[in-house]
Amino acid sequence: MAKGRSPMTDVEDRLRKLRSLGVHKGTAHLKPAPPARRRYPVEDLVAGRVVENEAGAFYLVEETFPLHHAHGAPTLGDLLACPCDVPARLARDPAIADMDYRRAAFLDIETIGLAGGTGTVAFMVGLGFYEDDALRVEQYFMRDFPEEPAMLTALARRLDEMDWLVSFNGRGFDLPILTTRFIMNRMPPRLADAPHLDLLFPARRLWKSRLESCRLSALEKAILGFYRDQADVPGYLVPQIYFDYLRTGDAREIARVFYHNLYDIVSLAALAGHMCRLLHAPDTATAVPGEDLLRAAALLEQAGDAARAEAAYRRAIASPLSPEAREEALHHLAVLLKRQGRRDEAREIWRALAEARYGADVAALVELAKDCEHRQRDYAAALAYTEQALARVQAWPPGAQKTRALAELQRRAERLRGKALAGGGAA
DNA sequence: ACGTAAGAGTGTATCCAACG
DNA sequence: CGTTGGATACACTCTTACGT
Repeated sequence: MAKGRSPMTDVEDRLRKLRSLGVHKGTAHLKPAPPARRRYPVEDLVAGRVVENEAGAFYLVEETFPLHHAHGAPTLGDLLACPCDVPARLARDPAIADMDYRRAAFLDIETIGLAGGTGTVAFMVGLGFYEDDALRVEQYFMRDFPEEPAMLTALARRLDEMDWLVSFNGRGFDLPILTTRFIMNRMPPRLADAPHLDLLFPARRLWKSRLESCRLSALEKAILGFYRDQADVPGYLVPQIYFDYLRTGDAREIARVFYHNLYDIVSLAALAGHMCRLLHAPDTATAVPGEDLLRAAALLEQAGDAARAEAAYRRAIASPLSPEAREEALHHLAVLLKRQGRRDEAREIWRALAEARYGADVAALVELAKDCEHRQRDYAAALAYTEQALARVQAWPPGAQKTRALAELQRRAERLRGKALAGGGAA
């Protein structure tokens, strides 16, 4: 602190500056302009009702969509037609296989910012759930900060009826924020440790390879074929819209946030349906690109669902596919078959891959060499495959990969030459 | 019976995207 | 701003099967 000046002088200086800015009037000058508040209250712009409970009041908006409602290509009933082990594979959480779709909470919140942690408040919570052959969406909205306890109280009551969650990036965003809001309001958090199907991660695995972006808005268009109307707002505008609404009381833009949040929930259900259908019954989904089938197969394979993975690989191979993608599908199918001990079927695929004109499939040649060496003890044939592979790798562009592959193949060739000479010779 | 090596499966570190 | 987990690359361990 400056010499010769008391702390109080310092404070008084600052107060004087603030007074000159009009801050001494408290927040009065920030109060909503009365005319706007009268003309555009949220209650007049978004059909809903004020709900009162022991913690106060908040605004609740409800909407219902029948199961046959089409959201782009999928309908909202698609998900219910899949057995629950499919979302369990998607989420890599076996617990979901025992869950009930009627007790799944589709969750999406709107907040005052992106910074996670304690400072971020969810001013709107969208919650979807299946009920009576419909998808019901409830939107919990606080018209001002003091309404948060009432909003969370009602929300908690509803969440207590739910067993598991479906979200888009909710694991890293929506759920932690909601959990801290409950804690800040001295309420027990809900569903914090519940099984959670976060669609972002399986979506990346399915579409990262062919889509620029895997944001929900991008998937809506590219995968679901759903296009939002003019009422929608981009997510990055949401915090500013809420602050402006708090300041002016003008809820016209808030109406668009309701629309945005509502269709985020509907997209969540539709996307979950599409993804599960893609894994469970790819034949029934319309116009699924071969590449999606290939990625679905790979996902199923990693999830340990060999039967569905095989079906998906075969379906991918039967669809229009780039030569590279077809090669990948065939190779993975062969590995899958080999792992199941179906070596004859696997060998046929590797032969086809090795002979394909476009094929530079070194992996297939290596597999054939392994098969000859270990299964059939035909060292000469194994050596021949290895040398073919060597020739193909020679044509690769220089680099660490090439060096490594060459080294490995040469080791293999050396070993095989030894074995062949040692008398285990070729037929 | 033993040592060796291939193959399969795991673990670690790093990078990146998506959420309003 | 923070949190999450998938992808990637790489090293490592464990199992298996073979040759001696």
